[in-house]
Amino acid sequence: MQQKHVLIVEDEAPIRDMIRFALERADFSVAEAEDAQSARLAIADHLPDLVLLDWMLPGISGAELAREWRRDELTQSVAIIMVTARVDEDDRVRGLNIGADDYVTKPFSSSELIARVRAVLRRSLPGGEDECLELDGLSLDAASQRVSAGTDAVRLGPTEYRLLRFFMSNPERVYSREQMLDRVWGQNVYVEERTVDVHIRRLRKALAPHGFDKFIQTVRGSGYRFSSKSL
Amino acid sequence: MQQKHVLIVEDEAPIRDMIRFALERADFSVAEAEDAQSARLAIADHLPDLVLLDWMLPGISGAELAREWRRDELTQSVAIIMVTARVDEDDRVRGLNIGADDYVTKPFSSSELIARVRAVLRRSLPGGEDECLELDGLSLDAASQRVSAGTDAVRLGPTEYRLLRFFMSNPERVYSREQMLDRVWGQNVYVEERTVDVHIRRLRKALAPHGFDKFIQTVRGSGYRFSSKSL
DNA sequence: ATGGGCGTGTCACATAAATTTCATACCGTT
DNA sequence: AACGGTATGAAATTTATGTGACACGCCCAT
Repeated sequence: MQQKHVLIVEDEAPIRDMIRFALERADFSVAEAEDAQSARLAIADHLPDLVLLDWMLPGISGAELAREWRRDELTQSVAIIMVTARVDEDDRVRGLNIGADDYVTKPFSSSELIARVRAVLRRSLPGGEDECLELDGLSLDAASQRVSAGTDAVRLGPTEYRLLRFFMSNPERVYSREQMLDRVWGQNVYVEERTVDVHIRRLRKALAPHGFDKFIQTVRGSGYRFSSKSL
Repeated sequence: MQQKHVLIVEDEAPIRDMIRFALERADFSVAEAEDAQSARLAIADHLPDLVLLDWMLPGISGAELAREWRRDELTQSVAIIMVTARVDEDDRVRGLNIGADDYVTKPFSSSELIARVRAVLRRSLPGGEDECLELDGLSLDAASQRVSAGTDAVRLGPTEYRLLRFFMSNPERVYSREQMLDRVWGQNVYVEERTVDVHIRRLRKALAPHGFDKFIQTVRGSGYRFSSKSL
């Protein structure tokens, strides 16, 4: 599960911090902007999956920004949650026309915010791509989460599966244990680097009956590499 | 693809108009009703594919109406999206667990509404009406809502039936508990994820006498998968 | 109304599986 | 041979799932 990126556009720093804290604790990656101009820069720098957009901004209003993004091919599929101070008839009517995916009215609890962010992201997800990786008879199907070596099924634990998927997505390249922990285990997890060795071993063991353990190569002093070519 | 028919049940005329406009622009055919009585007439006149049902109606509540339709053989397969006015009301409505397929909270954008209508219709589409699924002797007949294992009938509760129907429509693919709640229970329903486990168990139990419980496979750390292949 | 049957969701506990850590053996390099 | 890095088996711990029981609300029959 890939970490989702959220952009907060909000001029009041304390509120921004509160939101950032809540989002990061819920394992989202976060960017901030305090006005329309910096929001444009932020969105150009790294396209977010979702924007939390304050209705009242200095200068250009959040509504304007939302409309602007909805018109642009690149940004029109980015989910938008409007953050409004009060809910009155005006806002509501306008909101209907802007194309925001949801609304949050201040004051709001962080749990409510997270719930809405999750709900919107879940909705907007196309449904997941069916990636299917294959190399020399070793194949991995993401939809069914199955791995097979030739005709035989390979039994893997969750971590070994993710590890193999990572390898097959990034072959012919050496990764350090630290990098692998980041990308396979997750960014804010603390485990011993040696743990990687153990999972490498288990993965090799599962692949060994079919000879595919050769694909997982030890690069002494650096880490591991997945490759069909021999050393 | 044939044009889908949507019935709007909503007492406030401006909102009704807004919804109608959005739906017609998205190429749906639309009927309207402003109260429970006219809704019954409209549904008798032309069975819709989906109903947008306001929670607050003069007289009988939307919930009552939904339950009524869910009980009736003729209307039970019509998709229902509940429309609620406020967040607090929203919570209550979801807590009641009406058999709605989704919930929308006002205010909502027209694009969100359309997206949800499409999503719900897409989901109920598979097979349409009299669909008949079969796999290795396990068969499910949507018209009669009946399941049989070989020659013997299998007795299932409503939820287990929908669960099995979902599985048989989407075999060889892993679904998380969250996804299953979305697609079998309805979107935005407040139910514990572990509830899925319980229904999985009930379904397995019902299928076990015939050995078909093997088809429902646990994918540890991810969810479940329906498959005739082993492991 | 009233009471029982049914379906459902939730909980607590049992069971199973996976992950991490650790101790030790192994290997390659210098 | 000594060193530092890696492989491996197994125990300990943590986490996920299976399972039975129960409470609640709805519906139907009395």
